[in-house]
Formats: sequence, structure tokens, C-alpha cells
Amino acid sequence: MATIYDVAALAGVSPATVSRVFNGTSVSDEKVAAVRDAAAKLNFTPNRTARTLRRQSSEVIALVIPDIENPYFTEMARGVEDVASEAGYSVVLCNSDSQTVKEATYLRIAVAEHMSGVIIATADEGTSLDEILATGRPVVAVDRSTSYDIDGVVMANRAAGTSATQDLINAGYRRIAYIGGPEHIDTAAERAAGWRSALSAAQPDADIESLARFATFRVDGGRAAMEELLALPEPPDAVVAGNNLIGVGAIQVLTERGLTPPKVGVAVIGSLPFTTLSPTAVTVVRLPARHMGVTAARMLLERIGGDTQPARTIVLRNEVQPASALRV
Amino acid sequence: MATIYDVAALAGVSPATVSRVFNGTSVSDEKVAAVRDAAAKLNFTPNRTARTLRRQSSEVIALVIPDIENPYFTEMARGVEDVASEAGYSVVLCNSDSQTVKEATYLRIAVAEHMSGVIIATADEGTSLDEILATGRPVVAVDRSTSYDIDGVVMANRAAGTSATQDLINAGYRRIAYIGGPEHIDTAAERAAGWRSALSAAQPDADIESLARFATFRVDGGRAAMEELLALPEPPDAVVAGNNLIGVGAIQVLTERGLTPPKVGVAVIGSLPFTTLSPTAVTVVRLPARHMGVTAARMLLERIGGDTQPARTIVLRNEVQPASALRV
DNA sequence: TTGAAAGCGCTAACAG
DNA sequence: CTGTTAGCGCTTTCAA
Repeated sequence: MATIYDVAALAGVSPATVSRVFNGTSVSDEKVAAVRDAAAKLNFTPNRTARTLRRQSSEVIALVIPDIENPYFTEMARGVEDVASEAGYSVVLCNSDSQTVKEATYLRIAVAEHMSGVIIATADEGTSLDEILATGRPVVAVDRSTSYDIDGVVMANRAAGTSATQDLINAGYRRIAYIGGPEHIDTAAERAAGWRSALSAAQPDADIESLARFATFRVDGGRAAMEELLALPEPPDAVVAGNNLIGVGAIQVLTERGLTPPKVGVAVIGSLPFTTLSPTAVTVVRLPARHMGVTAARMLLERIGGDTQPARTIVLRNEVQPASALRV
Repeated sequence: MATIYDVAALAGVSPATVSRVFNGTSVSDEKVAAVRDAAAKLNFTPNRTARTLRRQSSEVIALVIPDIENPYFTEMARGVEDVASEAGYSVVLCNSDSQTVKEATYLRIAVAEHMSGVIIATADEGTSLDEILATGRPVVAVDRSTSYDIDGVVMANRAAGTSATQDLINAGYRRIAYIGGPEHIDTAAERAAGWRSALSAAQPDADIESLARFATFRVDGGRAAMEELLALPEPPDAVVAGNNLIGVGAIQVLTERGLTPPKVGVAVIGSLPFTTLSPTAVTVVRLPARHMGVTAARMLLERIGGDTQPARTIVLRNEVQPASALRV
């Protein structure tokens, strides 16, 4: 690979001038032309590693997510990527697999590779951001909030839980179960709280807690919990799914048993991007995942640019897309 | 951040010795201990940028895929990641969005960042690997084959097309349409060829081509094509979907019109990871995406390790999971 | 086995 | 506006 020295020699200028041309500082027009010519002739691409070493920062941001196979997070990733690449930044996608150990490894790499910032959907309460924050790098939390004083973007989780439940109540369902993610994840807890409040308001005397299940935020979690609920002496006639994958699992089990929605009512918090259901059968509380990514990326870029205002948390509203099929 | 010099000073050795400790070359036991102590005390992490600059290569591989929101590719990414991280490599996921321009940018970054190798599912025929190959870096093609003499891992696409179609024929369907990806993508062309041969063998006199549609490899592509097919004077009674997302789109349209499979027969090439259909309603030709990622990563790692055997192409077999629901 | 020293390619003072 | 120069932190000969 050609270096800045080769270009300088060919263009008859100093290496510093070549550097300046590629960094937009003032250089006379003729020299700019000469340098560009030479660079093109040599097929020169600046060596990013050297630049990074020298500058102590690179135009790369890390995006750490707990599950790369969840469309919710990939949709968010698209949002991040679009904003970042627009601004000349590349995005490195890191899959923590919900493990704080992997998370820590990626965070360490981010520092060791001089990345300019991090957007992270934390695995759980145990996530430590102390080290990365100590380096002064900006970090933005997405989807899940943290105990750190940093920027964040979250969904209106409690409201999502309430709307989902309310829609089912309005449709005439009575025994409305809830299947959520692990209780120690704040999004899961909030959504459950929304379900609880909507349901207990409608049915003050009902035994609500026996209808709650906490699973993993994955398809098999939803399946297992749904099976458990159906095995109850008095099974539910509807269910609120705490995220998209749980929703898929629950619907799969229902379908396999001939209880296809709306025979049993289903409301899902999160979109079902690849659903093959009739669009009117299930209530969906759309979570603006892409928008969350866009917002987070913008905030991070501002911080990278030197913005020092106090930490903000932005809460994104959801949109309810009610099931219109009649109950059977 | 602490540097190698800080550690050296604290441990009472030379920087070179510290480097050796972290690179596994021979150092006396006492010094190893001293260095490790000092490193721990200072919370030292080697600066990867500096190492990369010096070594002219880094333990990072790039994975370039055309659609990060397609579960097929994220499943593959998981396979790559698992193998790579096992071997101490990080994976940078790059989304080309099926655009050769974006692809070229990422390839250039891979070089400029001294990454050790690339696994790429090319956007289309127009993809140029000349530059990256000229740097001597190993490149492995996945999913789609290229015109270059490099390692590759592909699915048995033609066989997939045949099996899918044959299964529908066996189930008694007659007018079996095909919706595939863009014809200039070789996977799409091969799968179509499989459909064509199976169908023309079974129905030598039928006008097959009027039942073929070429769309994008996305949900909306599948939807549009399915609508077109249903608008035909003599609509098909079954359809083969060229990939998972096309399948989703086609099934959505059918469901919306009350033609839920198996009323109209559907065979999908690729898994439907988040399907909410009855598992017996649709024929699925499972493509081992994770396995493809694993295989590609292993091959790449071998090449990075200096393996110079002639380029290999590995073809992965699929597994047909027939619909068992009876035709209605 | 160990240390001294020379860069990897680039940027950013500092001079001019 | 332009060139000279000194490193960024690490690895790797080369000597000892």
C-alpha cells in the first residue's frame, strides 16, 4: 500500500501537505490538485490505523446488543448505522448474547481500538460501564436504562404494557395473562407493571399474579410459558407478550393447539416483522426500534462532538395497532 | 491508559520484555510474574491500534452481508462469530444493503484497518474484489458464488428448488408458481432452475414460464409478486418462495385473502424463524445458515494461518421439512 | 533470556 | 500556506 510519503514524493510536496489535503485544512489549490492526482495514481488510501494511533480516536462506534438474531435489535441497528455512516462513522456490531462477560470484552476492545463511543443495550443490571466511562468516551444506553448518569433512549414500556392489556380488555377478554422477560431487566418489569395496573383497574378482585410468567426474551421462553398457562386449571383467554419473540412463541403454541388468535386473544409488545398471521388477528404495540437507533446515534454523535450538557433520557412513544378481528 | 512503558517501569524490566510476556515468547518465570503483577496493578490493556500498526494486521475479520435484517444472514453471522471469537478474533459486521458502493467502502475500510480477512455475501455480479485480493488478504465467499478464484461456501440451491417443487407436486398441486430473487444473483437463478426442471419433468406440456416471478429478496418483493400471480386469469394453486422473506410476503398475502396454506400450497426455500403458522402447513427447505457461517469462518482462519491449498468451494446440503397438513 | 533502538504511517505543533 | 520534526504504543531485529 502506498503511504503518504509516496504521494508526497510524486506530488513534489511534503507529507504534511498530503495529510492536510486529506484532512481539509488550508492548502493552495495547485497543491491540492497535485496531491489528488498523485494519490489517485498510486491508489492511495490513508492508513486508518496510523491515523487512529496518532489521533487517539477513530471514526468508529461500537453498538453492543444482547441478541443479534432479534429483529427488534437489528432494526435498531439499521437506524444507528444510517445516521452514523451519514456522518462518516462506521458501526461495529457486537453481540453480547446477554452475557456480561462478553459485554465486558467488547467494551474493552472498544477502548483498545480507540473507538469514539458506544451505544449499548445492556445485558442486565450487572453490566459495568465504569471502565469505559473512565476513559471519557461517551456512552449512550438504548432500550434499557442503567444506573449511570449517561444519555439514554427508552421505550414507554409501562404505557406499552397498559395499552396492550387495555386493548384486550376492550375486546372483551377477561382472564388476561402476561408473559414477560426476566424480571430483573427493567424493560420487562415496567411492561409487567403496565399490564398489572390495567388489569387490576378493570378487575379489582381478580387473582392477577397467578396469570403472570417471567421467561427469557426468546421464542422458546414464550413457548414454555404459554404451555404452562394453558395447563392451568382455569387457563387464560388472552395473553400479553412482553416482547416480539415471546409473542411468536406464544402464538406458535396457540396455533398448534387450534387456539389461533383471536380465539385466544393476543397482544404483543413489539412488532412481528415476519409474521404470517392475518394482520387483524393480533394486537401489536409497535415499538419504534429504528427511531430509537437513530436518536441514540444522534445523541452519541453530539457527545463525540464535544457536547457537555447534562445527561438526557428520551422516552419514545409507541403506537397501538389493535386487532380488528372479532373474538370467536 | 497505562502503556507498556508504565508496566515496564513498575516491574523493573524493559518494555520489550513486557511485550514478550503478552505475546508468549520466552521470558523467565520471575519476570513474567513481575510483569503480570504490574499490569494488573495498572489495569493495563495492550493498545491494539499500536500493535496493529506495527504488525500490519489485526485480529479482526470483516463480515459483509447484504441485509442485516434478514434472519438468514444473522443466523449465519452467529456461526461466524462463534468460531471467530473462539479463536480470539473479533467480527465486524458490515451491512452492504445490497449496494456495491457500500460494499466497496467496507472493503476499503477492512484494508485500511488492517483486518486479517473478509467473509462476504456479495451484493451482486458487480462486486469487485480486485482491490482487497491485491492486498493478499484472504476472502471467503458465502451464500453466493463469485467469479474469483477464492474459497466459498454455498447452499445446494438447485437441489433446494427441486425439492421444494417436488414436494408440492407430491402433495397434488398442479399450477406451481415460483417467486425468486433477482435473476442476476446466482442463488436466485439456481433455485429457479431447480423449480423449472422439477416442474417441467412433471408437466412437460405446461406453460411454466408464465408462473415465474422475479422480485427482491424481501418481504415486499414476495407480497407484490404474490399479488400479481393471484391476479392471473388462471392463478396458481401453489407457490415456491425463493427465500425466507419472499415466503413471508407470499404467505401474508395468501392469509389476507383467506387462502391460508395449505389451501394454496407453499414451499419456502429457507427457514421461517419467527413464523406463527402451524408448523405443518408449509413445506420448508431448511438452509443450514449457521453451519455456513461456521464453515466459512474455519476456512478463513485456515487461510489467515497461512494455508495455501487451491481454492475450495463447499456445497451444503439442505433438509426438507415437508408440510404434513392435508390439502383442503 | 534480555535490553536498546528503530520504525509501522500518520498528525500536529512549531517555524518559517 | 508549507515544511520539518517529534512522537502515538507497540513489536522486533540485533547485540549482549
